[in-house]
Amino acid sequence: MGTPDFAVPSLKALVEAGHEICGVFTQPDKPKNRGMKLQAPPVKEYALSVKLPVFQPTKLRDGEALGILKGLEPELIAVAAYGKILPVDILELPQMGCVNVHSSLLPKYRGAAPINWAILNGEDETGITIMYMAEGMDTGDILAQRATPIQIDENAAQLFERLSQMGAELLVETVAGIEAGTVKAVPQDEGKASHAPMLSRELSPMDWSRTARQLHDQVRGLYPWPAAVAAVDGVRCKILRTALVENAGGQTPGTVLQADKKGLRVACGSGALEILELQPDGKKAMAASAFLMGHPIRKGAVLTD
RNA sequence: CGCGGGGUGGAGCAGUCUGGUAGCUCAUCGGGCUCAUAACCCGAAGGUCGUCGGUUCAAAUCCGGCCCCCGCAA
Repeated sequence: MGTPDFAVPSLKALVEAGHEICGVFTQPDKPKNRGMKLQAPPVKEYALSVKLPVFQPTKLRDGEALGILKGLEPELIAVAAYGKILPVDILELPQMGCVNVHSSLLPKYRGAAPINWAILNGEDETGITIMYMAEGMDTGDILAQRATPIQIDENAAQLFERLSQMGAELLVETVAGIEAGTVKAVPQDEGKASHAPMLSRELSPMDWSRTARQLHDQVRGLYPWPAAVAAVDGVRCKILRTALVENAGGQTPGTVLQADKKGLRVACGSGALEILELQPDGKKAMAASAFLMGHPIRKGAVLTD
């Protein structure tokens, strides 16, 4: 069971490890993008491409999904970013239980957006947890964990990609361990639990009075969606890629320190940020130097909405 | 028919309202200056203005169809 890109490597790894997949559950196609066209979730596309049976129930609690699952007789259910809460009767169905791939080192960052929040909070390490599923949100007993460092210039999309691969590997290893009876379940330390709520555009606006590091984390943690947003030369722009640079300080936050072909640098509450790539409203993403060609900005100007 | 922005030399923009020789910054090429340079000076090349049709003496500009890109909303 899974829905977005993150879940595809896990499903693929299970298939390639030789497991018999009796069914794939994913969210129903939903209207997305311009024109409200119906769009199939990535997991569905992959599942269909390898001819696995796909189920897209709207509800899991009306008994219908349970009926389907009983008919499939799964030994184990593997879940990765499915996007729905599984009711107890489903959790208790498979003999070997329900295991979940979660992209954080639980009990930290339970919830919908663990990868983004790890970056937003400036963590230097995160990882993957494989655990049994319980009724609470990501509260089940831990079966396996693997950590990985977060690079200073790595954005959420890149980390997503790495963790989805790592999650797939660890899932297959853990499932093998369950079959062999070599893994043990360890309860989570509730005292250390934290939450990573869903992202929203309210997180986007950049406040130049924050530190350069905080803003840098905001830019890469929210990439590619909802993305950090700032007004540059009066134009609303997504700020897509930045770098931390030295700055003696003393300027009003938002002051443009440099705006030429060498770069676009902005003073922050502490330190400074070089804007490398941005995307004006209604335009494609472009290098900051390209933006400056058509939007001459004076050094010393202060960026404001 | 969800709302909106946009397609102009290689890049980013102006010009469109108020039709009349297509402009700016950068990149490119040639030359110069310099110990040297991504710096500076001089010069040059490069565009059927997304596409099809209409109005007009004349369309990037006004009118209509189509294609493509992007933001919002979900």
